[in-house]
Amino acid sequence: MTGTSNTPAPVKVTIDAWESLFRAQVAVMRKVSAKPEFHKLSMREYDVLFNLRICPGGRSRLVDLNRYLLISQPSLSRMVTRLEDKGLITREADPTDQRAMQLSLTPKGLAVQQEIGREHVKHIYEQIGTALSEDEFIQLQQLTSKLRSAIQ
Amino acid sequence: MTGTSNTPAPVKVTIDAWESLFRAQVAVMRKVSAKPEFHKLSMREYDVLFNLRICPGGRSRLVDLNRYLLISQPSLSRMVTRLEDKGLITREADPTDQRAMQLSLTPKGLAVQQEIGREHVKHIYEQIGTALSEDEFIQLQQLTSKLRSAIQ
DNA sequence: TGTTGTTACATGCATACGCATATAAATTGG
DNA sequence: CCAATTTATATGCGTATGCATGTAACAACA
Repeated sequence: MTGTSNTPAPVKVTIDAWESLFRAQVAVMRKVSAKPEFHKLSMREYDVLFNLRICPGGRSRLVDLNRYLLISQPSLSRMVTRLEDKGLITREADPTDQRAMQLSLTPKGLAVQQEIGREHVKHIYEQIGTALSEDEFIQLQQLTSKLRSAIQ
Repeated sequence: MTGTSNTPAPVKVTIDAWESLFRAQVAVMRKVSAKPEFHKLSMREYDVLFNLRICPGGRSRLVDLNRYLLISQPSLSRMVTRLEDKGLITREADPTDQRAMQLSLTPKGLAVQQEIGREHVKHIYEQIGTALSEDEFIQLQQLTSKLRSAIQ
């Protein structure tokens, strides 16, 4: 049982862990961003398709989707226009809120996400699959999940 | 002793850990990127100052610095011009290689990095300081260090 | 030593980005 | 039920970005 911390961890230990996590992420992404699956779609665009796919019901409002992304709301708005023009997602009015747009993947968008996703998974696995043992990956998953769920 | 894995971890366990790490990073960065310390300098620009500060000797060639960043070489080249114009870094010819530019922080650049860094550390700590126990942060640091060192 | 290839950095160009703001719909408070 | 506020998305505008390519210096090798 990984008990919730009662006394907060010291600043140094916390920041060292954060910087290490951040640098690991950069190192992996640097490698993977050069792979051919990101020639048709940028990583940011793929991330939008990915998040749309895993969101409950496969639909999301623009603002809700934006919460899982680092780009600004206006940038996402225009990216959605581009992805719509490419036939990958649809943008339809939300019946319960006339301001909102419900975004969802088209069949083509789902296919593209899955195709890129397969390649991406392959390349991530090539990069880090032997870096840690199975138990260590499970630990890493648990620690980062716990970290994430503590945000806000 | 955290033994180096002899048999690679299964794909699912590896990818689950990676996605969890990635999402945790996004969640933290989303919160922190809105903080006022990034009004004077963007996060990407701060990251350049940070990496210049911690690199051995406080000097680095542009290409070497670029290895620790997600932006492209041309983008870094222009960002360096802007940071030079702001008086934060210097760009001088490498005596051992006429093609290369040695980058280093000016005293002002160091001061700006440290000032932003202090605020940044404070806000990261506010976001995640109580998310994990001290032991868990140490584990997280060790796992992500190991992950990073395995890239390549 | 000259040719061929590679490496380091810079630049032209089209595009994506963020910030500020506009618009329009929902919510809140009197 | 109307005015003020908040929320959801879009757009104008200046700037940063990536890709392709240019230039110049180094390296390798005949």
